[in-house]
Amino acid sequence: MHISSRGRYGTRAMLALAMHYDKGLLSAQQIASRQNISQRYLDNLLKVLKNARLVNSERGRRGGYILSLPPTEINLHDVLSALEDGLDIVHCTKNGRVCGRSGSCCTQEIWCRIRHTVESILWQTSLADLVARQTELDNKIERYVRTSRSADCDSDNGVGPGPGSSI
Amino acid sequence: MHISSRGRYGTRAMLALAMHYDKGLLSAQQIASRQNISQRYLDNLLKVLKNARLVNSERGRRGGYILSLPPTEINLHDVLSALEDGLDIVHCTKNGRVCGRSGSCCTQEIWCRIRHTVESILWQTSLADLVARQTELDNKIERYVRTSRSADCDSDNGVGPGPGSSI
DNA sequence: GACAAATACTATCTGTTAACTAGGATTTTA
DNA sequence: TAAAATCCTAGTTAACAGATAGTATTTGTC
Repeated sequence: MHISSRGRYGTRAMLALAMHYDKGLLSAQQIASRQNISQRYLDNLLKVLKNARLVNSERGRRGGYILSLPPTEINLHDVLSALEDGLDIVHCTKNGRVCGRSGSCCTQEIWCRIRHTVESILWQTSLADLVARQTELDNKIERYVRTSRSADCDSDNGVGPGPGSSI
Repeated sequence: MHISSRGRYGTRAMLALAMHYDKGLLSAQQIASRQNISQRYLDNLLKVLKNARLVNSERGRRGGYILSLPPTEINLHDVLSALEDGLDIVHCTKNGRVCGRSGSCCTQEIWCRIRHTVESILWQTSLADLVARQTELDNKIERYVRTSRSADCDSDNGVGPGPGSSI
């Protein structure tokens, strides 16, 4: 059980777009370099996000991407369910299959409870929330730029992905 | 993002063992037939659960498996982290890799929050809780055996897996 | 002691998916 | 017209989930 790097990269891309929202278009190249994502790979993600109508794009020179709605109006559930094709945490409805055990098996209830809990966190978190938090973090880093930094939780390989890497 | 069938099958196996706890050993065959799991596959899971010291086994005729602790003393986090090799929901620490972005990226905080929330549900749910709930469900079904049943959430294919099936 | 029933062990297979890559076509601006 | 961007359709590779196979070993019962 994990959150795919596809989802994580896509979320970071959306964060970059959210932080740039009032400054207009942002090119895929800029997103990729800001977030350390292979641009080729990012292309695919942006395409998916565009099909899900979460971003708009303009082609040609000076083109780029922009959120289709203000950051307050897009939440992480929107983003992840677009990228992860349904976010089916329980992984049983994928082909419309329903268990004969439905309603008679208590383990199911737990999976559903987990699903609902995760989904509610995602629903409740908007891109604007992320922007606010990121701004806060950036300021903090600027203030304490010379002190050692550590995090209480693990994360992506920030260097990557780059060619050949697989997180 | 989903809960693997490995985790779900293993949990169901543990539930079966928990329901049988005071009656002694339960053979893999019996677990498989009670929970509709391919016995060969179940073998592997039970081996993992045994290595994690969650179950004890006795070989030979009349052998079988039994929980190593009472159902109140085993929670779902124990079970799933044994089966899913660490339960690393964020999927970044797998090879000890830590992101250069740690502490400077707000999306991380969300993944961590989700992780902690899920883990706390799992910690808080013991096998004894599942047994109690399952008993309740069984009684309910017995009472309303003629009425149609429906569930509010989806689940496994109860027929399977069986040979050739892949959920 | 033979047999049956059970776990234990090691290995293999197969299909799917995640993650990433490639090469170009098209559009627009400078 | 050239550069910079998106758009499109694939292809590749490695890992993994899920399942299977065969056999060795242990133990109870007749």
